[in-house]
Formats: sequence, C-alpha cells, structure tokens
Amino acid sequence: MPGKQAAAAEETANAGRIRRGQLLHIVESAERAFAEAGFAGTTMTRLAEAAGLPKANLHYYFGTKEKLYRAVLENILTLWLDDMAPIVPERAPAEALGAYIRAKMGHSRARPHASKVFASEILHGAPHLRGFLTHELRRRVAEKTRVIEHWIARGRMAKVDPVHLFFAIWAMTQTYADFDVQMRAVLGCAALGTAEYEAGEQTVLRLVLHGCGLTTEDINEGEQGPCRS
Amino acid sequence: MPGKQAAAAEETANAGRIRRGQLLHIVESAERAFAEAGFAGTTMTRLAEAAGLPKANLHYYFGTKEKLYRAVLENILTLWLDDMAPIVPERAPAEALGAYIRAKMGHSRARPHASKVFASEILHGAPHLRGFLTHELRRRVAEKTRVIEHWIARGRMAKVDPVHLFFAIWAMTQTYADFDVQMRAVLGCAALGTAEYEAGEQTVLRLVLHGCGLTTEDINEGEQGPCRS
DNA sequence: GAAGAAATTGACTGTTTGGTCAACTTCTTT
DNA sequence: AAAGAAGTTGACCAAACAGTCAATTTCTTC
Repeated sequence: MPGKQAAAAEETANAGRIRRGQLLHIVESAERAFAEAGFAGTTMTRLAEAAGLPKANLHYYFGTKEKLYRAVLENILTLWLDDMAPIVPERAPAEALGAYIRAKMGHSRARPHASKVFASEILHGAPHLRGFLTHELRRRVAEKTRVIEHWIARGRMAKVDPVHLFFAIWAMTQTYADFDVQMRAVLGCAALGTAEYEAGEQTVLRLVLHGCGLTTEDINEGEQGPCRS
Repeated sequence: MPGKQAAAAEETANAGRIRRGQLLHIVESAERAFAEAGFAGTTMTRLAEAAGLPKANLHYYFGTKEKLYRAVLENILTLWLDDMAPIVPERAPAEALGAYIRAKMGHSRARPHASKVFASEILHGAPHLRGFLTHELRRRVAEKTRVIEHWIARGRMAKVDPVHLFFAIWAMTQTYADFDVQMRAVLGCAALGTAEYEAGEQTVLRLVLHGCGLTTEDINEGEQGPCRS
C-alpha cells in the first residue's frame, strides 16, 4: 500500500504523464513523416495524420512546425555521437573501427528515418544544425582523430587521413538508410533484409579495414601490426 | 558571304535560338535553387529570382514546377551513367576503378548542385526517378557487375560483392558534394578546396583499391594479380 | 517593312499553408 | 465532489502558393 511518500512520488511521476507520452508519440511519428518528405515537404496536416491527432493538438504541444522539427532533430543527434564511443586508444584499431562500423550499420537499419531526417537537413545547408556541426561534432571528431593518429604513430595501422576516414565511414554506412530506394531498385528487392545488410556490412568492414592496412581477421585478435603501409 | 544553303542553315540554326538559350539558362539556375532547398522547399518565385526572369516566363517555357524539376533531373542523369564507362573487362581493375572514382570525385566537385538534387530526390523516395533506377541504372549496374565478376574469376582482384562495392563508391564520392556543409564544419574551412578534394580522393582510392586486394600503385601498372585475397 | 510567330510580363485567382482561438472535455488535486 | 489545471478540437484567418491570362513587345520570315 502506498504511504505518504509513495503517494507523493506517484503524484509527481503521474504529473505530466500525458504530456510526456504525447510529446514522445508526436516526435516519433513526425520523424517518420519528415523522413519521407523533408521539412518543407511535410505539412502540419500530414504530421497530424501521422500522429493520429488534430492539427491544433500538435500546435498545443510544440507551438510551431519548426519547433517540432527541432525536437525531432535533437532526438536524433545524441545517437550520432554515442556511436563513436568504441574508438579509444586502448582498443586494437581493427576491433574499435569494426565496432564503430557495426554500430553505424545497426543504426541505419534500426533507425532509417532518423538518418534520413539528418541527411535531408545537412543536404539543404543544415540551417538548424550549424551549432551542432561546428561545436559538438567537430570537437568529437578532433578527439577521435587523435586516437587514430596515436594508432598510426604506434604503427598499429596504416597512415590514413583520419578525418576523411570518418567521412568515408559515415557515407558508406548511412547510405544504407538514406539511399535505400536506390538500393532496392538496383538489387530488385522489395525491402532491404538481413542478407543485404550483412553483405553491406562485410563490404564496408573490408574496405575500411584493408584500407587501414588491417584485415577482417584482426577484429577478434587483440594486438597486431599493420600488414602493409 | 552566305549563299542560299548557308542562309538556310543559319535560319534553321537561328530558329528557336532564344528558346534553347532560355531553356538551358532556366534549367541551370533551377538546378542550383533546387539543390539548396529541394523540390518542395523551392518556390516558383524563388526559381524566377534565380533565373532573373518573371515567374510567368518560367511557366511559359515549362508549364509547371514539376515539369521544370523533371527537366533538371533528366539533365543530371546522363552524367551518372556515363561515369561508369571506364569499367570494361579489358582494362586492369585498379586502373578502371581508379578512373571511375576520379570521374565521380570530379563530378562531385564540378557539379555539386546536380549531386544534391539527385540525393534529395532519392532520399525522399525517388517519386520522379523510379523508372530510371529500376531500368537504366539497374541494367548498367548488372552490366558492370559482370565485368567485376570477370576480374574476380580471373584472380585479378579479391572477391568483393560488386553491387555493394558500387554502393560504397557512390556513397563515398557523392558525400563530398551532398554533405559539404558537414565537412566544412568539421574541417573548419569556409569552402572545400583542392587540398580537401585531393585528400578525399586519396582516401577513397585507398579504401576501394586495398579493399579489392589492389594497391594504389597498381593504377598505372597494366597487368597484376591481387596482393591478397 | 509588313504580318505573323514567339517571347515577355503585370495583374489576377483559387487553393493550400502554418498558425490562432474560444468552446469544450478530461484529468488532478484537495 | 468541487474547482482549477491540463488537454482536446472544430472553425477560422492571413499569407504564401502554383498556375492563368490577356495585353504588349520583340523577333523571324518573306
């Protein structure tokens, strides 16, 4: 039975329960809608339909279409940076880069809409993400660049431009979410399944690891020098 | 002095001169405008401003915004397929793939707007490009896939999934046009210059060639087997 | 240089857009 | 169970939108 404290805790937990639920629901359905048509191509009416709510209700929670869009974007950004966590100097390069690629490919498959919203935003000049790109992302890339330079200095991987290596990994992994329509058309399949994602992951791993003078076998072996420059 | 034939030739060459000039001018300025904001985000008023012409003039030539957009897209598509020309069985894999990558990187630099319009279209479901993707592009990829499988069968390069190899090359090269804002933010430079494009090209070449069991030196050597599986 | 074809353009229109608001219902608190 | 807070919603609005059109100018052809 709930005593005074439990009741108070229940009340505070309960207060804003509807609000939190609706905010999450609207942001999630909006992510899907924005992914399909971009910011300009998505109408408030369409967003309301996607959420199964009247248009005025969305305005009650978010005020404007732009504020709702920003909420969707912010919900996505944390994902991006967190994927880089495996890249630390203590780990073997092949293992760390392999884990990063797997995480990125996993997100492309699990959250394709998030990737598309992000891609559309960057593609059209990133008017809502300037700060994120020039501060958070830039700092994080600089940090991880030092890890890769450390590996190169120790002769643990070939000399590859770390920043352009990141550009290449981002491009190859995110393309499985962003350009899925093109892939489905070329492969002639209705949807990208496990087989396609595994073949893609193998190809990306191969290109990155061999490009860094490592092999796919290195992933599960701790310490190993590069096979060639 | 122009004789009867020369005059006739001049007349037919002259007829529709203005039309041809305006069509080209409008399509070119529209490519830039659509690249900045996508189809839905670009208004006819904005397209008119970009062309330096009244809105009604654009409608005189293209009828609707959608027809103008299709004209822009069609103007871009030929570029895509033509880049694949170097990939023929007679050439050495490193040389052919190297030439292809250089061509794609060159286009990303020379025609970034074209790349962005194409990317935006694919990203949002390719409603205007279904036919191109499932027919022209698919056929071309199938054709070039056979060339790569031929190289693999002859032991001239490592066993890599040819289709996913193309996905990787497209992603890595086009990202230099599509995601330039992100790159500029991370690199902290106002514009991507020759230095950045060369570093990018080197990285892409390295990843692809080493991933295919070839080396960057192979590019200029005709015949050579793979360095490892 | 006259006559017709092609090109240009300001003014206009019906529709769609993001956003507002006041009336109303449902929840929470005491 | 009363009262206020939080949430819901249909009807509405001004602005922006793609597209039209008739009047006018500029080109081409003979």
